Amino acid sequence: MRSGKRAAKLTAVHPAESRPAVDLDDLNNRLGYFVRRVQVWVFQDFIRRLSGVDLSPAQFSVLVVIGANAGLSQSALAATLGIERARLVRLLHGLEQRALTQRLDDADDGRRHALHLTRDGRKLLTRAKALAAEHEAALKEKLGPERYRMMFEAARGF
Amino acid sequence: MRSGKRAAKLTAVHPAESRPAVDLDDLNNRLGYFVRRVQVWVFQDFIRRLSGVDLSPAQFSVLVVIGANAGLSQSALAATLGIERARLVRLLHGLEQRALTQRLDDADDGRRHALHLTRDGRKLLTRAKALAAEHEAALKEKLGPERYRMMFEAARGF
DNA sequence: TATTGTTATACTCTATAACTATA
DNA sequence: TATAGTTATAGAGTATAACAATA
Repeated sequence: MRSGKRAAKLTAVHPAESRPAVDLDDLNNRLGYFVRRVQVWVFQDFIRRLSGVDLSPAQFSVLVVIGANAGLSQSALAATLGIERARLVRLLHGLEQRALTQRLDDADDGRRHALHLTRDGRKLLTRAKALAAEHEAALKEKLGPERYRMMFEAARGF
Repeated sequence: MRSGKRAAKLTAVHPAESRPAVDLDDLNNRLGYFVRRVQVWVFQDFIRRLSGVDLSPAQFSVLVVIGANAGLSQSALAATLGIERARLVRLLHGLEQRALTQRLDDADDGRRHALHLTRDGRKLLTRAKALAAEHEAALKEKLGPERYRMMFEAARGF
């Protein structure tokens, strides 16, 4: 029912009985507080659902971006995802030890590494993307379709 | 201009010139990815703005909730904020060393500590709340009022 | 038996600074 | 001199498990 009318006021996501009767005071007026709560739920659900492929949200995002941008540099990857270059080094080291990614020498610039997925990396990423889609569906169900759509429209592209 | 018409499609939050030309692929369809990016921005801005009172987002939320619920237990506080009880111990230890909070014996239950703010704690919290309000205004400006309102309506109560 | 607060451990994330090699 | 990758460090956050005191 794609309504043209204003949707009914949204209520709390968590059932009342699981919420302690404690006054949040100013936190009720802090968007960041609720964004943080959503993000914590997202990470917990994501990590649980991707435990079979043993990928953290950060590792998943790294594989996705390398998969769609073969040959990009670590600096470009770090800047894209907002990860510190220093942290990316260890993260890639872990993925490389599992033979999911490769660091090849860049032909044009001797300082750079050209990042690629291995055959195993591509296969694992395919499985991981399917699990990530299940997580996305769970998030949509948790929020409800109206709230999910609204939050996505507001957050997309940030 | 409170429009009854559907708002124009929202565009990316960050200026184009600061965004690397890298394909995010599936991440464009993961709400959690963008929620995470918003949350990282929120934490960075919050920490910077509250550096004068030296309070992290977690410490601020603890002070706010104790301030509005004097005498509550550590378990209730931890459950309310979604913080591990074990972590709350160290967090409160730090606040207590700065003479911002107190752990008093609970009259009814010998296991519990009744949490209170000290006089200094209340004074610091007043300053911190003013800074947090400035942070909130900055977030609203960063998102734009329409996007801010939409995200808040979707996330509130989570 | 269950709950509250506590200690301890391990791992991840974040933020820095400094180093090297290349440009 | 600036950039790319690396190493190292310190402080937070997260997730557990186990324990003593109390209910």
